[in-house]
Amino acid sequence: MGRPTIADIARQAGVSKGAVSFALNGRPGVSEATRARILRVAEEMNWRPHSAARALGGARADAVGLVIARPARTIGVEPFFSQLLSGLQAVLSAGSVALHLMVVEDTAAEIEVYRRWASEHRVDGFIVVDLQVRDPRPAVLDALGLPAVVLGGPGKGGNQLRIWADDREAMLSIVDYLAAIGHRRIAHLAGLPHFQHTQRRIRALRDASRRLGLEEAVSVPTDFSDAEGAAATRTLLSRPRRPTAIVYDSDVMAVAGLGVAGEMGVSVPGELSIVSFDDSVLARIVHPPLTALSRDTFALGEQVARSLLEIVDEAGPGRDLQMPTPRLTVRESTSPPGVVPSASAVPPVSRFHRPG
Amino acid sequence: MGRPTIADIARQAGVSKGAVSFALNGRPGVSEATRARILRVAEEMNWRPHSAARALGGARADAVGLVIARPARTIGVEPFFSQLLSGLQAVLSAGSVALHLMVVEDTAAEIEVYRRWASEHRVDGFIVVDLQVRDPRPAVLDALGLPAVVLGGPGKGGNQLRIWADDREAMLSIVDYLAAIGHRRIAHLAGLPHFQHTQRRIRALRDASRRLGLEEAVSVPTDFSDAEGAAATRTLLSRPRRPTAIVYDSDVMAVAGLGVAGEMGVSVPGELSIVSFDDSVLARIVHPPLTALSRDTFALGEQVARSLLEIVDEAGPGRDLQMPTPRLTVRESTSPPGVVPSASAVPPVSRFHRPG
DNA sequence: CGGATGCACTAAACCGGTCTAGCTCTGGCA
DNA sequence: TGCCAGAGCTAGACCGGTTTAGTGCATCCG
Repeated sequence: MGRPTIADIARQAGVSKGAVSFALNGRPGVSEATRARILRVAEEMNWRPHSAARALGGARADAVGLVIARPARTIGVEPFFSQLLSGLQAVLSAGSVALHLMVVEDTAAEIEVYRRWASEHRVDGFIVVDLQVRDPRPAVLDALGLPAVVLGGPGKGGNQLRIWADDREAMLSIVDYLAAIGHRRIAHLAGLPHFQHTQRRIRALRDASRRLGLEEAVSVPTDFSDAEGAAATRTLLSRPRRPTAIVYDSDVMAVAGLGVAGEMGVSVPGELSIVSFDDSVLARIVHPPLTALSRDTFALGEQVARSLLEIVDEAGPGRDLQMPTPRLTVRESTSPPGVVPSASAVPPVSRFHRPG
Repeated sequence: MGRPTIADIARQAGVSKGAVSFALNGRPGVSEATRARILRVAEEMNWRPHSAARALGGARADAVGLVIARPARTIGVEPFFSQLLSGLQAVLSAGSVALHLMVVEDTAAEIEVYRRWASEHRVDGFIVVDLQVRDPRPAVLDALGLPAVVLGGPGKGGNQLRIWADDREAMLSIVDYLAAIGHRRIAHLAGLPHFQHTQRRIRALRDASRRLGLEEAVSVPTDFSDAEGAAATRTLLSRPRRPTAIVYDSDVMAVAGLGVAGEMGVSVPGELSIVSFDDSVLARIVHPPLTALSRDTFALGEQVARSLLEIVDEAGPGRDLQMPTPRLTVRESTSPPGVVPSASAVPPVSRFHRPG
């Protein structure tokens, strides 16, 4: 005989299928004595629910979906995703909810997967990442009627909830710090320009520069890859009046930039200060360790998962959420311009966070 | 009205449910004319199959499972997993097969998930990683009757298939290279000792050392973390007769070790050569770039996915597979001991692979 | 010309659960 | 004593597909 079904249990326990269903799902309709007996029989026969049969009746899929539209090869490079995944898993697995993951080529394919999984009842909700400037996806998910957590910026949506970090504040804190220790020419290696957070960071830098009266503050868009990060750094450092500080939108680019500086004989932080918008092992293990914005991506993943499970459960609109503004962790890749610090000296700017 | 069902299509097209099912699945039983009409109606009504209903009849789940038993927080750190995931996705998404991913605490929990997903018909097969010395998982999967691809070493199994890299050959090629350029004292920062591949690498180093008559060749087990990598490096470099070359089992540890060397004023590669057993952006972007074993983890992921889909389809035992032996990519972190090379000089050991 | 064959299609069972309508029995109360 | 409420349980419909047995009809063959 194959796997036991509730019919088998019913026969064994001498009751009807319905009674078994009631007992196994802890709902009224059977006496405590009968319930206990049914549970015992089910246990003995090692019964497990058949998720497909349950889903047919419209129950939960106990899974959520994450579709990422990027070339599969680049996913492995970006620590952000793996950390986000880690955080998601930490919460999801605690609730025995699985993650349906798929990597596709572009947004059109992504939407196609949304439709398919929705119609196939594969998932109870979605996580949307890489929010773009005019993004079609929230509307599609709204139409499909599936709850979703959208990562990347404020906005409206039916059964949706937004979670974002305050990129503007974060960028301002970086620029304020650099200006405070004397930098007047700052460059910014930005990410893909059609992402919303890239736009916000570029605008924040421009505004801060104007307010502080900086000599120069330029944003250079890239594709987030180490190759473009290195190339753009080389270009910037080759100019006659080169920037004294560069802010990188990702740690991978920052580390690549650090390598280029070394090659070109530009000392860090003596002649060039480097700040990464993303903190990870990467930023800590290179030499010198990088001053970086400590965004806890793992915690972000946890929060996203928690919020999604909430709106899936309640089927009511949850609360949009802004993650705490990340704090700048000052390490050894930044110093006042033109100063070669001694071994232990780090700029004493006490109002900024320092690692313990 | 909610989503259309085949009953709706049948009514609309004036045929029976059975005819619709035949038509939609491309099987004989309807004329070409009727089939075309049914397909047109289905298209018009935007019909999609309900996966749960299909699964009830015993069909495919069109998903495979990957359960990882490690602390969720560490997954994000290890480039290996994200690259493996990328490779898996590249193949799976081409076949419209989803990946069910779950991170759990330990092997016991992992086995529990196997049982649950198997009994719930959630997946068609599993991918098993981190094979251990006496690993209970292959036997469990065998008993569950689900096909699986086991990553990590040769072995037997019913509907299972093994894929592994030749760690022994790889380690030998590293040691041969180091010995050829004159190193006699080599240390090895190994990974977790209960993993099979760790054991194989340790044994290979010991054998090579004996064969080549090296003065010293020691393997130090670690937990793969950058912290332990750094600590162990510090210990090794503090010894009176320190090694002239260190082989790191992961790129994260190698980069951490590079940082420690810098801090302690030990020049790389002048006083210490560094080899990483794992290649990734990480190894390329630090300074100096690391000599590393180029294992194409992305390609490994692709192969695993391909093999799994094959045995799922055929339900017959596939062929075990050994991945091509990784080649050593010589970069600038290695040189003959005690030699400080000029800017462009790299040891001219032509029989080893050099990046283009 | 009669029977066998095969094609196109229908009706209904089936997968393994959930859920509702309804039945029986017991106890409480007027 | 008669009536009603409610607890405990059963029978069976139902979810949306797949699959099998069976039917009607045209065609082929001897």
